[in-house]
Amino acid sequence: MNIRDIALKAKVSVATVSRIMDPGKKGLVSPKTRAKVEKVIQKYHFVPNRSAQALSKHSTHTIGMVTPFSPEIVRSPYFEGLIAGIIEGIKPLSYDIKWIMVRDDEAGGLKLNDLMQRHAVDGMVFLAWRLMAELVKEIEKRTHLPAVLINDYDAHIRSSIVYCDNKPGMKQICAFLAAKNYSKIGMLRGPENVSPDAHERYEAFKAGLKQHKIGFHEKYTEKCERFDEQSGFHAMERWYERGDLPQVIVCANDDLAWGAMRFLQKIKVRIPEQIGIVGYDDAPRSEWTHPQLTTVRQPTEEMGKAAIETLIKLISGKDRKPVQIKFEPQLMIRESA
Amino acid sequence: MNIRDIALKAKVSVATVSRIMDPGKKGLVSPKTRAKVEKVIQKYHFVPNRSAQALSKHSTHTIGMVTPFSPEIVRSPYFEGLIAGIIEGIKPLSYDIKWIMVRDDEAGGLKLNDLMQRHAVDGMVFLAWRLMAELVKEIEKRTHLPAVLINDYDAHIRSSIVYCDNKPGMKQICAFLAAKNYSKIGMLRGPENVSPDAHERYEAFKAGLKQHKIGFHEKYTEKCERFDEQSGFHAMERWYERGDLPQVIVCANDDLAWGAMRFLQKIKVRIPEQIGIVGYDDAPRSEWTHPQLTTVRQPTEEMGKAAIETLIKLISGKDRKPVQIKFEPQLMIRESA
DNA sequence: CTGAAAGCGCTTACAG
DNA sequence: CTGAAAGCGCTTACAG
Repeated sequence: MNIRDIALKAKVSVATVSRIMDPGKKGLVSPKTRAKVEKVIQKYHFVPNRSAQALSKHSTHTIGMVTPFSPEIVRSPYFEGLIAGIIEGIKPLSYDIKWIMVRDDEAGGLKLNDLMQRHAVDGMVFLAWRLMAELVKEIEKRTHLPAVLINDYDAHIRSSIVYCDNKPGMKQICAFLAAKNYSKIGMLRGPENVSPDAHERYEAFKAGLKQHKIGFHEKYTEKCERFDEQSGFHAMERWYERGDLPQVIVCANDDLAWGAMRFLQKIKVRIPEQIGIVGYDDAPRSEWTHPQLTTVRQPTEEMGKAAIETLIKLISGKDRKPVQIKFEPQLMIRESA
Repeated sequence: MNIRDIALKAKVSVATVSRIMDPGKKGLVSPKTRAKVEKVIQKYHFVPNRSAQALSKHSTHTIGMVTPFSPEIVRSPYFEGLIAGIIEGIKPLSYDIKWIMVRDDEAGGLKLNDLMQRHAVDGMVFLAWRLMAELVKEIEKRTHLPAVLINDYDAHIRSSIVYCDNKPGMKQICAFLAAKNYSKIGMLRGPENVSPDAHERYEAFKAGLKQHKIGFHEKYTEKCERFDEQSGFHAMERWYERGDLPQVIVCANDDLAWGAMRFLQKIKVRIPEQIGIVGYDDAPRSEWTHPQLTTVRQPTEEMGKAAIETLIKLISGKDRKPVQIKFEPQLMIRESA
């Protein structure tokens, strides 16, 4: 059953049927004709072929959600929030969403434009895009492409991006810890070489201590290879073995904090009595750990939603220039420090 | 840049270019011609237009992951596992995956076939499909459609489905509790009217008690409206107020167990000393709650993967008849009982 | 092994 | 307000 069959049954031209199917062409068909044709459409449950529409309209009405190709993505509470926001944002639109997963080995050779063509999408949101930096680098050169990044902002980025500012978050943490009279404050650092967020949080941490006249010592610091729980666990283990433990440890994200807590609990160190722990992200699990994690909330849902809205504007041509949207983080005081 | 441009530059026909782009047509073009054309393809970074391909091949090479339209979906650890498995399963194939979210209000009127057309997919996996029962009912009548359900199996289902058998799981729980000499065993029940899984777990619970000659009392039972944490919390609250608390509570899923634990902890009831708690699902968080949750593991990742593999076989016509795959659950003994 | 041509199912100027 | 026709960019019998 295609548009021609409907036209035949309704005794009109395909052009007329096409106009009736297009909600943007309300006034173009007489009510009488419309009624007649709609009856036929109903009767046969006619649904226009999307591929044909896409081919002739040069638009697929589909957007791509681009992530690294890894099942772990979906395991991360950080993405959970982002994706929930994306779903929320797509709701009022009638766009479809295609999940495009980019493998490490292909990220190098791909061009942004190819990716869009290959997967037939009108635009793309990038999650964890620093892991496919090769690919995304191009966004800088073709800022007119409908693509928006999420987080991992740095000052050089000129493309569209939605992110949460790290500085105020770390500032709030330091103020809070200073008020609690901690004097030996350490940090479990993230992968600063690959993640600007990790880098920025570290810098903001140092700045925060300084502001409150608390001494910074590199020995009260330990680096993690990645942003996951396991890295946190092992880093904490290394740190414990070499000694130099501070009174409280600010972790570059919640996953690291959980790993660290797990190690400390394993060796019977009490939190926060013996060592305080602070996280960053406010992933859902943070309310469930024991003790509950004091952390900084990034409004991931709002961010995901904003990313979609920005993207749609870019696609529809309402925004021609890149759009950058900054969100503010918020300290969530709970039990772990 | 389209196939005609490439043909022109390479001085061959579009048919030849098309054959070269199709990996399934290896031998059809002479190595010489192939080399010549591939050079041009490389040079211009030619990527064929997917919509055009879909239109002429009658296949989009895309599958739909159908879920209820709710951001909470992505918040559920149960889906986390399923989706991770789907990602894993899609990896070796080159299919794209489209996330199709069905709103409550549209689920009624939709036909399965419409859904496929409307979103331009070759097949569909259904998650939480009991929430769109109206829609999925049709699968029964058109078992030839490439669609596979996940979980919520019941004996009447004749369509393709991948599920985890509830009986052995509940059986293991009961045997374990009997061995621990619990005599007053209760259950926090799921929404049995809408979820066959909830229903089956309840029935298996009763059967399990009987097998171990432990008395069943309906008063040691409380029903939840939904399968989420909040329902568990409130049901536990109701239960507590009316009294009749058993020594240990088997919950219809982990989310309910978390809700129940949260309420009990709020009122300072110690787990498992005063009341034991058992969950069902082994969602990741179960290792993180305090105490860690004793629960039953459903191999969600394997299930998601199997669903995709089944679907692909259905699409390619390798399986003509519906395929039903059953997985076995496994008791995970931890601290909460 | 290669090419000319029809066809996939739509949309959209253009003419009336 | 309606229709005839060209065009979107591919694939695939068919013929050679």
